[in-house]
Amino acid sequence: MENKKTRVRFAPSPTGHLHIGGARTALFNYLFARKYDGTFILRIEDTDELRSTKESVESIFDSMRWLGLVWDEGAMPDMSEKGEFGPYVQSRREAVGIYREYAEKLIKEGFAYRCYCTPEELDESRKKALAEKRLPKYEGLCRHLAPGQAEKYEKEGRKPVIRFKMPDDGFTGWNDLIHKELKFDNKLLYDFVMLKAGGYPTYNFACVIDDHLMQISHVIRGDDHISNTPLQINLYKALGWEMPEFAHLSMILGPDGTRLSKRHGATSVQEYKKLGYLPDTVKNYLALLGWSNPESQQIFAEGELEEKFNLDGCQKSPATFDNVKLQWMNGEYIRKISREKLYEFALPYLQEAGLDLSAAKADVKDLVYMEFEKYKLLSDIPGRLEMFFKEEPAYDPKAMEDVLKKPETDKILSGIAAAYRELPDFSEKSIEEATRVFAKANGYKNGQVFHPVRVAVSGRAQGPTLFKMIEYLSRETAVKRINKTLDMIRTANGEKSK
RNA sequence: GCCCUCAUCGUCUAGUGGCCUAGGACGCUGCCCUUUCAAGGCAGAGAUCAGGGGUUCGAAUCCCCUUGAGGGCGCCA
Repeated sequence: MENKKTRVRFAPSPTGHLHIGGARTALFNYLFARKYDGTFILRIEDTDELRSTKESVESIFDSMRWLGLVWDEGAMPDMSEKGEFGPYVQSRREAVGIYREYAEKLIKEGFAYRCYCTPEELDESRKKALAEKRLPKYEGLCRHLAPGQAEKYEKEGRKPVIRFKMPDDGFTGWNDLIHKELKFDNKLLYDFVMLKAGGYPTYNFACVIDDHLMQISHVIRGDDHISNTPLQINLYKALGWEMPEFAHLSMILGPDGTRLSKRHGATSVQEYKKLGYLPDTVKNYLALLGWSNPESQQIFAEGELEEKFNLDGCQKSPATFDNVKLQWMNGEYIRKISREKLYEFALPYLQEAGLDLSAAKADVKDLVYMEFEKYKLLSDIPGRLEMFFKEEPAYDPKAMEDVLKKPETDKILSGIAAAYRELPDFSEKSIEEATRVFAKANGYKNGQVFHPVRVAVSGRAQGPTLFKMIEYLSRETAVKRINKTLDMIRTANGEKSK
């Protein structure tokens, strides 16, 4: 690309959990850095004093680490700083006067000015402009204050903001790495606030100062920042600084085509974790939202995304988030991990479900692994395994009714119970053999026997492979449950004949 | 209201003037495998490339208009 070192950043504002859109931006920055052997930086933009919280910072750290998006430089989870361009938290940068210094410099050079308009006044003029169908932008009232006016305002106690003096004519454009040529008429741009009355910088100001000072080479961010870019470019020009490259990623929409939000369900990385998605799934799926390679590859092995990612494969149009495909992908990843790993991932969900793991008669790892190819979500696991941890299974009324009403069930189940009781060795293999022998000897088709046994033992019509399930359940439990079902049949028949 | 952006199967997308009778993936349908459910294998339906004009021997690909969707117009980021 160029001989300058590749340095990119993810710069979230800590006003909540890491959103899916933010995670995607972080991921693309991370992949870009890895691909070009660059540096991935994490900067915290906490200049919204009202909404920024420490908890949000921690949550963002957690989510990023969960996704495996390790950063080389920036604010660290233990609140330390890593790298030579710190501090990496904007409130800390403000504290040492970085932003004020550049704001004063711009005033001195005539690129900025103090503005004493109150929020109420601004609000009013905005409303008026809208009503008169004019552009609702700041008109630059304080650009030329009458002599002595500023002092008067100061005496009244008004706290000024510092605004950037936007050029009145000409155009501001750039060559976006994703959108190509982009151009704005400067007449539409406005004198944005650089420093708030409280002294904190605004986003557009802090972003430029920090990106420059941190020697960011590529700014990769969401589409929603396209209209901020011309503002920032004019700032770069006034400061006489070289601009980074810009790449604007398309948005992520909910299933109804509107911007992904709370009403679409889960929107934060944390929620997806809780729902039972594997981090690799989320990472892989997010990569495919707005990026693809010419082979239309779907599943990427470890390290493969880092190798194959590029900005050329990025989509200009917004992408709709598809939970169905996400679930499919999670199943793919679950099928790929080892028995040990799967158990590790499943454990919190089993505990969350309140299952007494010591109550099982088999190794819990075996139980979890038995149906591994069916799981779509880790949170599916407790429900499927419940029968192994409880005295009685949850009986599915429909399955029970189907089995109970078959005339032969009584005979079949008592025969099977007797056979199981007498088995010298209670293993999957011997159980299967005994069951098949019983069916054959009594002239039943396999399914005629297997199905009622399954329901009697598990309470359900569907489940794990039958004989392994019975082995894991143990002889006592299996026989006990079959007997219990026989009781239910007799009760039902007794009531019927009355 | 003004500005900006975007537009290929339901969804994610391939495609950069002839290889496109538009390819892949998810989902859907059917068949096979099978003790159930899955998984797997095979087959299939599904897009007049938003609509309308051009340019060209030839357009999903280039140009214009229309429409629709999204973003922005904050002392939020």
